[in-house]
Amino acid sequence: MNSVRARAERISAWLERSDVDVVAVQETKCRDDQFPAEVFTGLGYEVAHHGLSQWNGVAIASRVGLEDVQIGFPEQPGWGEPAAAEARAIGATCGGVRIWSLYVPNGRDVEDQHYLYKLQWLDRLRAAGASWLAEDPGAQIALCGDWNVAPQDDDVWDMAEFEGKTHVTKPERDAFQAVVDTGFADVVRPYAPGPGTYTFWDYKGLSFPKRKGMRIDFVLASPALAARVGDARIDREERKGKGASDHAPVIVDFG
DNA sequence: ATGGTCGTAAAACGA
Repeated sequence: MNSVRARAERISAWLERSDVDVVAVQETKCRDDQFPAEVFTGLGYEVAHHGLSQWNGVAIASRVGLEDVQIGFPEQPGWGEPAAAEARAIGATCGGVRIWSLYVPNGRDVEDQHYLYKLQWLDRLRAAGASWLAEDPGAQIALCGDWNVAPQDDDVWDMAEFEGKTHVTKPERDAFQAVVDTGFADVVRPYAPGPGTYTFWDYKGLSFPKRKGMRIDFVLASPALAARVGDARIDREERKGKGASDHAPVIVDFG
């Protein structure tokens, strides 16, 4: 969302009209002591946030219960010197569904160490997901968030513009697909097919009005949860107007 | 035009 504090009023308005039970947000850009919980609690949501600095930051808000909050996933890789886990993952059980709010590292550049960090992060997430399903094949798990990967060519406005860039490389796409192959399905794409269907538009260069977007935000659902999906959509309208995030909300109806 | 737009935090840095 690129700052929860800068977008407090838009978030409130969106929650009021969207009528969602659970919301997973990424890039709150604040520490826990700076987090404006009242944006969510004021509308009847419980909320759990994990933020360590002005970077990253993830949260889950729910009005159907919020239990067993977990900061980070097992074996989540760290960043920096010395390597430390960043505020990129938070899990909670809401109405019987295990929700994960995930902010996959950007990768920055294919030559950057951050790119290797991104690939390792995705691989460790895959391993964690596989272990959860091995433990309980009937588990209802939703892996929600900014994956910073455009899995298909149609998920960017022009592949030629992404020559040699992150988000579309084979290793990134393979790492994303490995999570899918573990049993987590993209439950939105069937209801919001491409081409030209995106979840993110850069602030720079009037990319939104020019329809130069990327589909990089996904809800991946375990088999038991995917079976419940009745509808899904990308709320492109929320990208419009003053003070919009550069990402649009992705909404799934689990019946 | 080696930028372009944001947010954080107070100069760059990250996206």
